[in-house]
Amino acid sequence: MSGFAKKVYEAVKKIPRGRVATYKDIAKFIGSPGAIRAVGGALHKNHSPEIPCHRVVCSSGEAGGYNKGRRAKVKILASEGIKVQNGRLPDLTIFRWNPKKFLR
DNA sequence: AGGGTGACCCGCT
DNA sequence: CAGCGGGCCACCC
Repeated sequence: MSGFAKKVYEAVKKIPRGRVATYKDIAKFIGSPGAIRAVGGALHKNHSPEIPCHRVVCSSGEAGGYNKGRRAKVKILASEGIKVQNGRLPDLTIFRWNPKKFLR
């Protein structure tokens, strides 16, 4: 496993329950603001249950992808108390994970 | 070594 | 507001 992917997983693990982070946030957090696509690739490759990749969504508020299907992803988010409508988050800012120093 | 791919994002039409 | 295209980075053939 590459160091990059490792950083991605570490960051995702830090997302508390009931909160979400955008792919961009993760990229920034690990120190590679422009490696957004790479982040997606790392998560795509990942299948570990230890990593709450369902809490990572698009900046646009759309669910994004998921190994078990976007459908399941939305379901889990809703079960964690996150407001989701029509497969997307109406107001991303409410549940957005905010690691202050690293947030724009 | 070179080129293609993807769980993305931004800007322009 | 919706659609299209280009850019971006790490990874696999």
